Amino acid sequence: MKPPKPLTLFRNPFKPISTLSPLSSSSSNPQSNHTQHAHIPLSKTHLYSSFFCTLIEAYLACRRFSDATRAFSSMRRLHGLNPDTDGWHRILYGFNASGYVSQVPILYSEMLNCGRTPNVFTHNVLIHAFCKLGLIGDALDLLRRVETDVVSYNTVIWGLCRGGSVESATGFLSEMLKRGVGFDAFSCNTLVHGFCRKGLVNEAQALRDMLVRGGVEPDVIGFNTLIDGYCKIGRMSVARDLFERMRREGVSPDIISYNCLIDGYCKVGDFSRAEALMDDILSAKLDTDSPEGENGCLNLEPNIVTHTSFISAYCNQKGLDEALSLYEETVKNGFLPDVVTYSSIMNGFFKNLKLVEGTAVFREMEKTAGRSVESAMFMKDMLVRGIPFDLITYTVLMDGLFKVGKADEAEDMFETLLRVGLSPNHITYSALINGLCKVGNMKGAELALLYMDEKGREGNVITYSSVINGYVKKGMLTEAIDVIGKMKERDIFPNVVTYGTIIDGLFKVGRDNLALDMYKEMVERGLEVNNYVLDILVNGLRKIGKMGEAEGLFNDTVQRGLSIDQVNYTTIMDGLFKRGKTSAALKVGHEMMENGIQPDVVAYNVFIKCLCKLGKFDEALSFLSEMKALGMTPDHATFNTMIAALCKKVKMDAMFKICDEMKSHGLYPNLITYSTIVGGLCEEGEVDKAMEVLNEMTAFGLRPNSIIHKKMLHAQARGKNADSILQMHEHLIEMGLIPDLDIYNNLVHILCTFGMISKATSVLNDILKRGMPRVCLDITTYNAILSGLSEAGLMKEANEIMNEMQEKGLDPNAVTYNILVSGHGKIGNKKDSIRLYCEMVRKGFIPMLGTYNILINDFSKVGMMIQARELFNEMHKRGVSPNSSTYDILIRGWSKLSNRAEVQRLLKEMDKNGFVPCGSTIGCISNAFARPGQRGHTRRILKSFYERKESERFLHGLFLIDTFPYTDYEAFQAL
DNA sequence: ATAGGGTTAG
Repeated sequence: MKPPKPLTLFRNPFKPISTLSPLSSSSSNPQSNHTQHAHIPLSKTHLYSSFFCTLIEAYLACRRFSDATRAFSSMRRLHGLNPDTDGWHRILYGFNASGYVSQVPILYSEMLNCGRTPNVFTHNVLIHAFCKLGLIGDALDLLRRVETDVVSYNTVIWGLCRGGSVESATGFLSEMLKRGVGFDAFSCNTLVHGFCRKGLVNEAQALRDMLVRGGVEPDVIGFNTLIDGYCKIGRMSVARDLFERMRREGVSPDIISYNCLIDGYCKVGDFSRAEALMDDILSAKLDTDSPEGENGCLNLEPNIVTHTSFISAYCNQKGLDEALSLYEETVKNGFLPDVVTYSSIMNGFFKNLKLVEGTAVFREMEKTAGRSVESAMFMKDMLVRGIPFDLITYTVLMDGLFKVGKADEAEDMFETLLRVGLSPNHITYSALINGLCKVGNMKGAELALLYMDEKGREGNVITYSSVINGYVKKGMLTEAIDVIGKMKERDIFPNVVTYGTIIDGLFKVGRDNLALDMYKEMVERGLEVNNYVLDILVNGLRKIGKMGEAEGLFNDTVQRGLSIDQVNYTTIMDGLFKRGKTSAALKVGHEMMENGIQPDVVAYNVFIKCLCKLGKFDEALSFLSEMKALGMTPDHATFNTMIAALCKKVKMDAMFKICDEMKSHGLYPNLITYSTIVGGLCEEGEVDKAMEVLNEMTAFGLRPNSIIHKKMLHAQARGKNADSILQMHEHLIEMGLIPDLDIYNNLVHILCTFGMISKATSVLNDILKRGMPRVCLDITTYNAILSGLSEAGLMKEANEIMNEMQEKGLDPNAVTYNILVSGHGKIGNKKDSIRLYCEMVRKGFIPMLGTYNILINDFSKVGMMIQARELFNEMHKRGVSPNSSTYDILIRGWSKLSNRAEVQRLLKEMDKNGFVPCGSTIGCISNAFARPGQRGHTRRILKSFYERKESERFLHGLFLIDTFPYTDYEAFQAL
């Protein structure tokens, strides 16, 4: 594990960063103390100041701010010129419009100091500047104090809407009427836009309808704003209706109307409708070009905005290559890509982890934009709705660098962005915070949050969800939950992503009940399960043994109309494979392909895992080749799966061969690979060989983990004494193992398993004496001890520990009960196992499948089949699905009682669920039912019959061929 | 006063 990276962010967070020398404050300007100015004849002062004003306007227009401020200083301090009111207005307006808004209030006071009288226009510019600076209070103050017109009010409405306060903005309409200024289409459209931006499109429409009834003229801008509003919330049919209505009402759609619709269709992936609209524009253009065709649609030509919508959507939905070829075509047709086009492409590269190409696009942009002189005009084009091109571009770049794993460079990029004078908005901060969280730098993330706060930027649900994710990934759930509290304080409501993140985290640390509470809360708040949350819940429920509930949820969600995606399919397949329901899993695979979803690397890994599990290594290998042929890159999971399977089958030579193949793919064994191999060798008792592998592993800089610790100690324990176990434990710590609660639980568990109870107790006391940080006896520790005792069959000692635990006030949890029920079950102590089973069920815990299997087996093996059947029904009732072993156990039990009918019924049910009886079950069946002297023969028939069925399922599922008809039980009947 | 690019979970 890498040590936490030093904080490079905010090495000096509060240093003023600016390349500009701000206006005003004359004392800092050496020129200002001169009483004698450069000589300008009095008759020419008007001409000169007018010239300066024009120069300043020009500089501002092309964002050469330092030149503009220098020219202003020169005019005022060097030449002592005082422009007339018109001149001051031009400067004020220029600064305000160019984006260098912070200077407007300063200029305004200087204007007053110079004896010029402000009028409505002056104040409107100032109000506008206040609004842009987020100083709504100052804007409203001014509005109260000075002469106003409709523009002043419209500006304030705009400012309020921009800050999200649409309700108070709407309130100004009545004040406008009262004051006799009246409102106009500007007021209306601004408010409509304000509502739309918050997603309140219905409210926007209602307001507009009302104002139109009150006499406001419906115009193209109002229609466009509403159309765009509907597009943005994905309600394309309503947007389209409005578009048609607009034509009917005699308002001609313009290119913006078309662009809104096109972008909307692109975003929902309806490219054919988007393209049809593009064709409409082109044919309308042809009509206008031809002398006779005049359809009223002037200036209807696609522009770079139209094309960028397509390019961007292609990037996100069709893939980078498609986007790039569209981009090339656009350029070839003479459209000049602008900053948005470039940023989209750059983003596409980074999202596809193409660092070199992404950076190259950025350099190209820099080059084009920085080519000064005449490129000044180009820079102006790069201004998009008043946002300097750099902010989003830099955000894309920074985010991209984080995504490709260049966290240091990403942080540098953030500093650069500050250095060039950009002020980050909440999205930039969110991207930064997310990046820091992803590299685990939570301190940096918290600092960035504070910094953002100080700069007056408010985080949104995405910002905080990123932080939550950061904590969740570190297992710091308490901190994650605290963030939710912080969000609620700020009226930022967790959304489905926030809930998904936290639910996932809670399941992963085993706090299942809290996870389910969160899920409940989410549903109560009216949030709907999506593909992500479905997957999180299915995985979580599966993990805690509530497979029945998982399946129920899955089916409910499908019923509700959610279309299952690739990940959902893969998870379900994996779940079914793990439960041995091979054919059901393959059916899902079939369904997935029928729905046009191609299996990806993960799905292939699931197939390969299943093949391995069934011992079909050759087929697994052919899947590996197939993956490569399809251009997919096998990953660590692919190889680790095969390695694990070969380890289990004790085919260590083949396993090492796979390791070599993995290396030939440029993939090096990771911690999972090593744990698997070490585990495999340990199972074989090859402790020395395992240690050799561990030495290789540490040479690669990997530390042993708790899995390795467990396996090594277990292997070492066989036939040895407690001291040698402790020696191995110490040795692993020397190799870099970090001793935590898990590790001590392992140690205690193993000592108990091998009956070294007193040694275990002394280790425990030792830990307590040494005061291991964060190590305290919890239910997990007790479960570890109980599990060890249980495995060793020492149930008397287990009962004593259980009593001690309860005296200390620790309540047994689901894990404890599963351990104890199984423990008593395994030694045939039916009285206690059933007593504890009843107790756990009464407390609402659901026994795991394994626990049921042990219980059923305990009754079944002594012929108590009525009780076994009762337990089997109980598990059904509680939503626990049987696996292959459950059926094997029952069939063997009934076979011993020669109950042909039960055996037939169970075989049929087993088959329906996609299971096949194992070898020993087949043995039991033939022993019970075959004619004397025919047992071996019958066993062979049965065996080949079930093997054939298994392979047919494969063929049926994987290669989609029809299974040839056979009578299910012909072999059985033939007995 | 209206259109295209950037931030979150399996």
